[in-house]
Order: sequence, then structure tokens, then C-alpha cells
Amino acid sequence: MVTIMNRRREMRPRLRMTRQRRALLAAIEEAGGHPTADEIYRIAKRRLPRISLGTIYRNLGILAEHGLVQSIEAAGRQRRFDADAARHYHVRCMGCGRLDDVRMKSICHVERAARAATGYEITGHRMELLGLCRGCATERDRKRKGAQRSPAKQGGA
Amino acid sequence: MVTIMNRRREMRPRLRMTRQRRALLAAIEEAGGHPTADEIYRIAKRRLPRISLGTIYRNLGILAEHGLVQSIEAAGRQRRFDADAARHYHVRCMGCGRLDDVRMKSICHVERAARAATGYEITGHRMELLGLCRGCATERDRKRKGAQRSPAKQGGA
DNA sequence: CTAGATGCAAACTGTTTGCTCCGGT
DNA sequence: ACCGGAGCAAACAGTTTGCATCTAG
Repeated sequence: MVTIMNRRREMRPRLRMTRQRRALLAAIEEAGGHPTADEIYRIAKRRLPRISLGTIYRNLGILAEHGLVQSIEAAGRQRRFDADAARHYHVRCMGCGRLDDVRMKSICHVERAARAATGYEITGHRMELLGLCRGCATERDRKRKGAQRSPAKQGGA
Repeated sequence: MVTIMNRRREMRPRLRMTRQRRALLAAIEEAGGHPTADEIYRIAKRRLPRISLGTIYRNLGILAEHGLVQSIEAAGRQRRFDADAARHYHVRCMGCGRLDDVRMKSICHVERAARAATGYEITGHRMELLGLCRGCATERDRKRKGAQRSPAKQGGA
């Protein structure tokens, strides 16, 4: 993420555009949203049946370093990737786990505040919003309403 | 016959204060900062040599649910825990990996913005600041001075 | 032609779980 | 005494790596 600034410092070992990398990039696009390495793997395999997960991971790392994809490392066990390398926020649904983009302006003023508070030289921040997507919120309401009427209900499902 | 009547979903099954849990809590305190499960394990083991990592994880989860510790799930591979259960932000040094508290007020207004942008029912946010701690910044400057060659420094901020 | 990438499988790391016995309340 | 908790080890999931072979530039 900070790598964009010092691209000059480290000479770029020009990225070899292999068949696999192309497929990888295409797979992320095709997946849309924020696929996991495994989802990308499955899609890429449709074109290149012999591609391996190791290659996926290796290249996801490399492409991220080159700013061609974004690696989203937030809470949870699994990393996700985003074809949109521009900085933007994400929101995660606590109900179903889906991840969506959030279009809002950057709150980079927090970085100034944090510097004042810590003495760190702040270079960035990473934020993830948490909540319930519309679907899960609706579902939650439905359940809540049902539970209100008969709290001790235990009929099947 | 299961008595579901008094088993409301949200009900806290009052926490049994075992020797292990006490040791666990003590270990987090003693570790200070933001220990990993493994660090906590090592410290707790000094008192309770037979305590197991499984117990550590199980209880870390439970104690976090009860708000007695905070689980910090940010970028990186490993989860960290914090004896201070009150919500506060953290900053991670990209140089040496250390994690520090940031004392600044919550930016919960982002949650409103995010709701407007996504339709999600936002319940919270998680933010991690990134930067360089004083030590690493100093070191970086030292190196930079040695490597500096071009006198032209346009808009260098 | 050759530095660097691939495929494969095995290694690793952090975390979770099934089971049996134990110990708080 | 009862029931959740502890210990242990094996299972797991996601990711990384060593190595022989291939390939883009």
C-alpha cells in the first residue's frame, strides 16, 4: 500500500507476463467483488487446468506488490483480493460474511491525530466497517418478530 | 425435555472462574501490550505447567465474548489480545511490527457515512493505523541520508 | 539462452475440535 | 452432584516453500 510512493527507489524487475498471470488477473476480474485465493484458483483453472494454488498465491503477492491488485487483509481467517487497486473501504456483513465496497471519502485526518497521539510517522490506515447487509438485517427482523410473540417456542426449525 | 425458556440466545452463562482463566487473564496483564495466544500460553504455563494451548484459545474466545479482553484482529497472520477491553485504536509499525495503542477519539461518524453509502446496518468499525515507530523512522532516515544522491527535491513532503 | 516462473507436494502456522476425565459452584 | 471446563492430540484451513522442469523475453 505504501509501495506506490517509492517505486523509484527499488528498480522494478519488470513483471513477466506469463499465461498464468494473465489468467489470474482475468479471474479476479471475472470473479468480481472480492474473491479469495481459492475462488480465483477455481476460476483460473477453467482456462489453465494445470495451474496450481501455489502459483496463485505467489502471483497474488507479486501482483499486489506491483499495484495491479489489492490485497484485503482484514478480520477473519482468509485473505481476499480486489481487482480495484485504488484505495477504498470495505464493509463486512457479520451475518453472512459478504464483503462490499464502501464509497465514501477517505478519513485521512485520523492519521494526523494518530501521529499526534503516538509519535509514529503514520503512513496509512486500514479500516473495515462491520454490520449487517440488507438481507441479513431483514432476516434478523423476521426472527425477532417471531420470537417476540412466543419466547418459549421450540417447534422444529 | 430441554428447558429453553430461560435460555435466551443472548444470555450469558455466567463465567466459571477457573484457575486457568485466572492465569490467562493474569498472563495478558503481565505480558502488557498486545500478546499473541502463544505468548500468553508461555506465560500462563509458568504458573500452570499443564495448561494447554487449546485452553488458551478456547478461553480467549470466551473472555473476549464477555468483554474481559479484546481480540485484535487486524492485518497479519496472527491474532493478538489486549487486556484493555475498552475500545481503542492501534497502530502497527511497518518496520518492526510492533503494535501500540492510539489514544484518540472514536471516529464513529464514519459509520453513518458508510450506512448511507451501502445500505448496511453498520454496527461498528475496525481500524488499524500503519506507520513507522520513532525507532524505525530514525533508522530509515539514517539509511536515506547515505543513499541520497539527487539534490533536486521537488515538493518533497 | 537464461533468469525467473511453474507444478507439485510436502511443510508450516495458527487455530479448532472430539473425547475423556476433572473441578467449580 | 452436575455440568461446564481442562488437557491432549489429532484435525483443519490457509498459506508458503523446495525442487525439478519449463518458458517468456
